[in-house]
Amino acid sequence: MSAARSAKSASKRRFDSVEQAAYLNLWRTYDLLKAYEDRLFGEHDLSAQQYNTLRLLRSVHPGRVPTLELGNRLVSRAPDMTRLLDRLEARALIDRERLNENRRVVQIGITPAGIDLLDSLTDQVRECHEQQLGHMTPPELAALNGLLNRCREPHEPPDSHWPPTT
Amino acid sequence: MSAARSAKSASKRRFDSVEQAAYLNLWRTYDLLKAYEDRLFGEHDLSAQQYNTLRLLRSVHPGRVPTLELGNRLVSRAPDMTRLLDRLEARALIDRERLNENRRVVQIGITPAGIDLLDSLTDQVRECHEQQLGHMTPPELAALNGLLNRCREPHEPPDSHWPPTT
DNA sequence: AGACGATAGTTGTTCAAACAACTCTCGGAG
DNA sequence: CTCCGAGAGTTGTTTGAACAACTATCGTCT
Repeated sequence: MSAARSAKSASKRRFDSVEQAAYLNLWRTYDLLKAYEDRLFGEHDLSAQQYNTLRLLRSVHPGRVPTLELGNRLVSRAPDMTRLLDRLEARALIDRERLNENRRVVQIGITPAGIDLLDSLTDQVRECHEQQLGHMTPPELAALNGLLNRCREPHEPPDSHWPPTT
Repeated sequence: MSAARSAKSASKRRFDSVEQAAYLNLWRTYDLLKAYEDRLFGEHDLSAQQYNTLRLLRSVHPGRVPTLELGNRLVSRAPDMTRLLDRLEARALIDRERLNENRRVVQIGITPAGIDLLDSLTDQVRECHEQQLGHMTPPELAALNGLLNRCREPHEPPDSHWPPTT
């Protein structure tokens, strides 16, 4: 029936489907919020991915994580860990160590300079997230998190480390 | 008080604040869902931005939209409309027309070939969004849209065209 | 009429993302 | 012991994103 189809497929005729409306809404929301992060990290010549890499490394410090596993655990997919780490290593924020037991893997660790950088950013990062979403009430944020988790349910890879454990 | 601060600032200690948790959750969700879109559009040598540009142009066809206004109306920010349009024009999916009344503005229109391309993608795009979010119930999607709108409230620019009209 | 500032796009350049092809290493199979 | 396939990173190359500097045009102030 075309009535049922048009009723379902166009929330006010602007989108082809409610799923599309939600996805585009998600995209736009992410894009607007990302601008705050980008501006902050840009001032320190970091990308959001680099910052998250350092965060993850600090959380396991003084432990280390192999290159590719690092890529799998990041918030968003990172197909080129090598060069991302190259840039961080060039600034002495991380260091690499090839294992002798298995010379294929390269273990990554954060340096004291890396930790210092993260520490110096703590307040600004919190302020940034506050600007992004500080106007939302805790119940709203909880509801949002729940719905986003539902969105990801069928899509998280089996070996997903999300949400990050420590 | 450190008790109150720690209670608020660490949802299970994995994040610095609930706002951060929500933002990272948003980022990750967008990233996972985007993969479906990217794969689909990649098969047709389109980016999501290009697709949205064509969609917007079709919605005003046979009308036209000036270059920069097009950039403002897209789902996500587009700082380099000129070259994005260059690529679409090279494939004859759009055409440009410099106005005689005001020779500064360049009006963009979609070509029949562009419309044909969109038409040929309709089903696949709907399937794509279905894969992304088809497992969500309509009330869940409605709730998600409502919360995302709340997230964007303080951030939408005053001349925002979101959600897209027409 | 000429000059100035604002508008609308374009071009130059740098840098990161993406995908594929490649190297090096390890663990067996024969 | 050697060969082969899988695992873990690295490197090559192409392409798009981002920011800034630039050109062309218009309105208007004097």
